[in-house]
Amino acid sequence: MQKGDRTRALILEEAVALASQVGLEGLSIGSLAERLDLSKSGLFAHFGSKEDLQLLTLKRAQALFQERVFSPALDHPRGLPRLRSLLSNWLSWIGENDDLSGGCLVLSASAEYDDRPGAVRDLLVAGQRELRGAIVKAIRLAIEEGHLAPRTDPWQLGFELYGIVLATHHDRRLLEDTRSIARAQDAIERLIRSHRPPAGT
Amino acid sequence: MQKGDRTRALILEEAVALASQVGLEGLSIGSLAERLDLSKSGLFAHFGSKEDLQLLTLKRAQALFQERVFSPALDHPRGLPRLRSLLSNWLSWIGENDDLSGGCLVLSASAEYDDRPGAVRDLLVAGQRELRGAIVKAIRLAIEEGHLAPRTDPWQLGFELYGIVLATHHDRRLLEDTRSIARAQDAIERLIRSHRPPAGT
DNA sequence: GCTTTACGAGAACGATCGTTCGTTCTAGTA
DNA sequence: TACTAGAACGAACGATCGTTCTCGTAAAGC
Repeated sequence: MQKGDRTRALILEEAVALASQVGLEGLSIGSLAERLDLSKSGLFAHFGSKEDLQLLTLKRAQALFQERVFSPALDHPRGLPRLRSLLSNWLSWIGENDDLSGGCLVLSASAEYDDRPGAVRDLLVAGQRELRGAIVKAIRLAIEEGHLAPRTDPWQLGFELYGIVLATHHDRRLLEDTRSIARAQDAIERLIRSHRPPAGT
Repeated sequence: MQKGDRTRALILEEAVALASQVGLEGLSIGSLAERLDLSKSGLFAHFGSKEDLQLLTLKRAQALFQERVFSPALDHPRGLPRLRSLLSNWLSWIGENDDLSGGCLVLSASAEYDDRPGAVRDLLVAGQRELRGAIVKAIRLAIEEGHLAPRTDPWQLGFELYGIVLATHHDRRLLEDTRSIARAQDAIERLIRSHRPPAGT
């Protein structure tokens, strides 16, 4: 019972790469099988349905994000350093495209399924809620550590930071603007500075 | 030569509504014909190909954006009032969903086609360039009028404002967060204030 | 009112979609 | 070496995709 699991993992790896280009809905079993030199039915047998394939592909992408962006940030001390690391990893994730030649799958899937009810959307919403919650937690820790002003609204700041990331991904992908990363760093730095605690405390 | 143009307009109107839900690629001629009580071939005859239909649908959405968001802003005096009006109209466009029950088609299409070369993507990029250029122009006018600090980088500010709009659309659509509009207004106001010209001039 | 034009319906095309089925091949166990 | 469970194949399913024809009918121009 090992061979099956290994090919399954290979399939999902390729599925993430392909779906990041053509979208989770555009991901077809036939084209995926062709890219892997597998038969359509052989590939399909690993998943009960197309929706299962989509769900597992999305979960794999989420796990990839977790291990590349989020987990490394936990190595940094809580507060501003950790928050900065998180954002920095995130921008790198967007900028370089190791396996994700088609941009961040989670972001494109979010736009794709924001109006399509179903299990995929539910998973997407759950992941997004978790992510935003984690950002807010990092901000709260930064406030506790005295790195950010106590009057800072964590959800508001999280919203604005997320907006910067979205704009970066958009400009980088659609407009092919390589300066967007620098723009984002600029914006983040200024935003953080404007939430610094009052000097004499 | 009138009947044809009228039904063509009706088709495109419905196409915008449908595509904003299922995406420009997910837009199928069969389902569109069914929603309009037309035959598949009858509908198809109005366009030479599916790509033409997609292009015209996107153009219609762009025109709609222009007349609902951009043009009304020109009635306001140049400078900060015009820029504020533009952003306010934009947030309303995102918040209310008159015909666009599936969110802004241009935004979802941007995520959909950011990695798919072709005429649709080209049109999308051209529209986005025009839009961002217009924002920058509005910002420049605000600087000239003395409403914003002379050291303001128009492209940087445009980038950040666009990010806020993206986050608003995202939170409103995927997370169904109605507070996102208020968050955006907050963020915009603070961002503008931080670019105010030095007091004593 | 008649003729001409264009508009839409209907049937059919090859291709591809997700899915099912029975069969063959491969690896591991006794 | 014989047996067996799992993995992949190849063919086929009905449905739908975009697209191409022909043909009747409605609207437009005189």
